[in-house]
Amino acid sequence: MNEQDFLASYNRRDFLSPLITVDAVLFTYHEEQLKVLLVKRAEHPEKGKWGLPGGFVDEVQDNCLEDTVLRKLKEKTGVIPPYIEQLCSVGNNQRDARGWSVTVCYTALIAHQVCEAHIDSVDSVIWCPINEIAQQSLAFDHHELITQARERLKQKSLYSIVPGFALPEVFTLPELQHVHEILIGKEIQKKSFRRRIEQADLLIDTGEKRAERGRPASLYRLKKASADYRFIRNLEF
Amino acid sequence: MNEQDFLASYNRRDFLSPLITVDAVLFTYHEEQLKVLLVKRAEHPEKGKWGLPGGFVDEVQDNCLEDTVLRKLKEKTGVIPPYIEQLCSVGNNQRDARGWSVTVCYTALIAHQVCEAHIDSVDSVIWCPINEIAQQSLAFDHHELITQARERLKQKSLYSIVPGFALPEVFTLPELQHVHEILIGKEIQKKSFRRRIEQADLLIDTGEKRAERGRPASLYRLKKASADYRFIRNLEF
DNA sequence: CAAATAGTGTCTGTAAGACAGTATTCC
DNA sequence: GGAATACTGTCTTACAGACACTATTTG
Repeated sequence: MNEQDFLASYNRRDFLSPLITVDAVLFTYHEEQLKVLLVKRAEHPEKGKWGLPGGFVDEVQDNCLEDTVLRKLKEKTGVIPPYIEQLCSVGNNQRDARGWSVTVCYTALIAHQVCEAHIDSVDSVIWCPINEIAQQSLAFDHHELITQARERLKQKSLYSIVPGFALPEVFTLPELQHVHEILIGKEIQKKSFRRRIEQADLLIDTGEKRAERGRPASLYRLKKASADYRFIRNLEF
Repeated sequence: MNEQDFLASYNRRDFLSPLITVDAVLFTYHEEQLKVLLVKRAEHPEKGKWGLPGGFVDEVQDNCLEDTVLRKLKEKTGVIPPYIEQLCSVGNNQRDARGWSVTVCYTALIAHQVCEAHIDSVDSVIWCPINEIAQQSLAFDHHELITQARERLKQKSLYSIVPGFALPEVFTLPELQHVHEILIGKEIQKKSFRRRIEQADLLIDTGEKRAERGRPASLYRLKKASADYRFIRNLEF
């Protein structure tokens, strides 16, 4: 049999394949906290529980896995996040009552402001502070996925400024530093932090300043390249 | 409908799900080169081409995705590699002629010696030098997977000694350095390399030495913890 | 002895840690 | 002026790069 005949006679429905879904751990920074997007499950299984946004590949709409996860996130937040990265895939026979199932999980970051209006108008979507996640009962193995995503983001905060994508488009250096501090779980010397960022030339100074209390802080914007920049020397933790 | 009824009436065969496979990029170091394990495809599609070892989840035998990939690697090499790590998942409608397909790809490392006998007795399995991969025609998107795996391993060589798992159980420091140099694509100062490894306390000195030409080199073994150790400061590249 | 390879001593350069100091706002 | 916050100066420390030097083997 040649390949053409093989393909003509091949029918995917003849084979039992694991379920495959896509999930996202979407982080934002708001009210001085890291928060994760949770969605109330409208359908079985785990109906009524909170869980990560995600779902099945739509073979017509989606050209690749990232299309699927971005489509799902857009449905929930109204917008496409500016940073997304594949985290890992988890597949086994226990995680879903329907049987052997695989999820491809992504980590994404977004500014709270840009999806605020949309999320407030949808009562099945919330931003859950990362510190309160542990008390939540979540669907499937979504606790573990969030833990892994957070751990990866912590690592990134040691050698990149990727966490900046969780901030509003325009932000101050102390805000950026604070996101990193939350992730690392300890304070960073502000001098060290500023030096790194200045030398790497990762931010655009808007020229504006913003004051809440005390001296006003300069406002910055992330350069495009900042998603990919890696410091050769890590912060300690 | 409650969850129990839902599950009782649920049948995975009612839904069309993407094909899902698992692949591995298995590296070793031999004859002063990095090599990748390739397998000649015995079945359609892409029958007769070389490709990465991998295949479908066996829902009975495999408890998780890693079980699947380790089972496949064991079939091809006769042994379980001492280092394995999930690389990424790739899913789209173009990579496999059978339709929308997802692969979960792993990077693994093994000592050449431990699978030598087994592989030499199987004519459909070869170690292909990494420099000759580009000239090979490979199945599916396996070229890209190998490129990504190599890139990841290069990054690891800057801040870990994970590449050491591609060496024999007992090896010399110049050998370990050479693997890193191949991956990074440039020479490393031997003083720097030795200092890092000594300070991190990652190796066990066997007390033995081995000479080929010149002064004999001390022989070392990797400590268990060396798979997870990360230097806080990277080598330059 | 020379050639070859393993391994060390030591200087320089760079960037992070520590922390005290100054600057700019509001009241 | 004082409180609060932003930002800087500068010393110390850790560690990678560079490279010349010594050590141990074979022939």
